[in-house]
Amino acid sequence: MAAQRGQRNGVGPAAPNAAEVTAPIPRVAEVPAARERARAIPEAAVARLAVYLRVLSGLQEQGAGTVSSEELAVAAGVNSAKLRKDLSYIGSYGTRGVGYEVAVLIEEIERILGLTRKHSVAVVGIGNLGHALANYGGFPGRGFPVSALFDIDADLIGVPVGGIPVDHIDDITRVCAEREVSIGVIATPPPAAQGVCDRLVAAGVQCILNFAPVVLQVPDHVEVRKVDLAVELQVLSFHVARRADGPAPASASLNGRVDGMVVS
Amino acid sequence: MAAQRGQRNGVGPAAPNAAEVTAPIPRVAEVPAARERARAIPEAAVARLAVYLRVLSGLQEQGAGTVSSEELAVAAGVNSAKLRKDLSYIGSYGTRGVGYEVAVLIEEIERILGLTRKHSVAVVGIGNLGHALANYGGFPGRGFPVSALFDIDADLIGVPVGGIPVDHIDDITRVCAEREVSIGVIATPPPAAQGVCDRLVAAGVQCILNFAPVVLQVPDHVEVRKVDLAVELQVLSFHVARRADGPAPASASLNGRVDGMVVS
DNA sequence: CTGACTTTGTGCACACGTTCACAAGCGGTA
DNA sequence: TACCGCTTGTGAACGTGTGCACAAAGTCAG
Ligand SMILES: NC(=O)c1ccc[n+]([C@@H]2O[C@H](COP(=O)([O-])OP(=O)(O)OC[C@H]3O[C@@H](n4cnc5c(N)ncnc54)[C@H](O)[C@@H]3O)[C@@H](O)[C@H]2O)c1
Ligand SMILES: NC(=O)c1ccc[n+]([C@@H]2O[C@H](COP(=O)([O-])OP(=O)(O)OC[C@H]3O[C@@H](n4cnc5c(N)ncnc54)[C@H](O)[C@@H]3O)[C@@H](O)[C@H]2O)c1
Repeated sequence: MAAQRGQRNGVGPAAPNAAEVTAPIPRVAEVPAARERARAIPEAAVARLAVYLRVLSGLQEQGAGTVSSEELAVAAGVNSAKLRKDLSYIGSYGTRGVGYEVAVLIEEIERILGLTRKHSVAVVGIGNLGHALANYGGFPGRGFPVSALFDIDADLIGVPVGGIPVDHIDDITRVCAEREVSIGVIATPPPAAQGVCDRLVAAGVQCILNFAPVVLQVPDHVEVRKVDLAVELQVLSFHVARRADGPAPASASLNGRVDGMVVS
Repeated sequence: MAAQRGQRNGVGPAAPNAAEVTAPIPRVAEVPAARERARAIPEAAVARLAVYLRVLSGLQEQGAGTVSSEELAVAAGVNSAKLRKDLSYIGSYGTRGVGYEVAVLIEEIERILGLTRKHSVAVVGIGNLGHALANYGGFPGRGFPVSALFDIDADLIGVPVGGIPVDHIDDITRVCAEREVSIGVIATPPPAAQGVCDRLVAAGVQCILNFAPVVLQVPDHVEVRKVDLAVELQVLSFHVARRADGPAPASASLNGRVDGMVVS
């Protein structure tokens, strides 16, 4: 699966994870599998943890000391049971009868997501999208400083975008090493994407975020995620089309769960 | 739950169930299918169909008349069995012993995805990202003409971006109606997102693609998908962190399910 | 026409993810 | 200290998605 796997995004087969298990509790254990003591956190849960983290940051700035799973769940737009289960993958940091301490939860989620260290990002392809990414101020603040930009266009080399001068793609290996780039973002035209990907991999980058609508081939040890806007639009289009056969529109609004209870 | 459901992306529970009721009365099963010829296509499959469509388009331009599920699967980066199952959701258009006729498959997938009709797109928030989206030439060619742009900044109103003059957000209802906008894209700062969303909904837009890192509240009949780059980066970060405990790198490649056939 | 070969379509088993429901555990109160 | 109400953490049921393996169905050669 590794080899031909497409870049998975939203959903993903659980990735085998081997996080340390601090709990000395006599777990039944006995995973039939080899020595995999891996306490796999489902990929879907990882993505949600990132969302919870953002919500928690907002709560903290707002002065909240603790939150219940219900409050957090509503704010994150998920089921509270799912939220608790997600949090349980990283340990037991809640207090029964009270909830979770915001600061503690933030710290633990950041630890699990590996946000305790900075991850330098390199953007390749400084066109429409590359410019937007380079200028975006939301990444550095969250531990992802954009520290290198690459393009092949001579007119762009040396020009600073978002404060960082663009380097030539041929210098990618040297620059990535110097700035300890750990995440590469591909924003080149589709035909150039695989080539750029190969160069990023050769430069030692093991995580890639791909905006080009192509399926990248990478070695097993490289993780790829893709953002495909055309697919997003087409999925929305599908839902529009699906509406055509409306299922009893009249009664629908009736049974319609009230949107309410937004409150709390 | 409908109200609080987060925007699902990759995966999505159909979330059909009603709110919780203390009574043990089990909700009646969903209509087992009255005369519903609608055979629910899994959301994950829909997203993949969009990918297949793109690959098929490439094959067609390249002159291919037919493809086997194996070829298509490799090109799309998925398992061939999965691909056949996905295609089976939309009908039986293959010829055993031969494969699928490219033209036919393209037509059928487009029909299912509702791409036989154009879907006008409106982008709200013409900043870094909004500019990139408006200037992107890949959407119109795929049946998603960007036909309206909105912002609140007076300096931008009337300025053409990507050939379309920016309209003021206050004109959103009128303009969306005139240009028959069916998909709204939110690219405003987070604090403005919910407000913009509400205005889009009020304007009759039923499908929204959200780039702002917030959980939008929408009525049941509106479909929201979100693209959250910070989450993508954090998921990658998680994988970087996970690599720290490397599971026997040497043997790893061995046991690794080969799944192989990367091909070659 | 027959038989060998190729590829689709799908039943089935398994794995993963979601949700329910409740015992365990904690804080507050008398 | 003992009780009570509240919330967590999780076992287990359930639903969905994935992948295998193979019969069905078609092509093609002779
Ligand atoms: N702009 C959008 O809103 C948008 C939306 C969806 C998808 N995309 C995808 O994102 C990618 C970039 O889109 P864009 O609109 O920014 O394109 P663009 O044409 O504006 O920019 C591409 C940039 O990549 C550079 N480039 C080309 N080959 C290169 C190479 N080998 N190495 C390094 N740099 C190279 C070009 O010089 C150019 O600056 C495309 O694959 C596109 O399909 C963009
Ligand atoms: N730029 C990126 O690469 C990037 C990456 C990830 C996420 N995002 C998200 O995308 C969104 C847009 O990012 P950006 O960098 O383009 O921001 P930006 O600040 O460059 O642009 C925002 C635009 O929205 C307009 N706006 C503000 N309030 C509005 C309102 N009520 N109605 C209409 N328009 C309004 C502003 O005038 C501005 O033009 C943000 O939510 C951001 O978090 C952006």
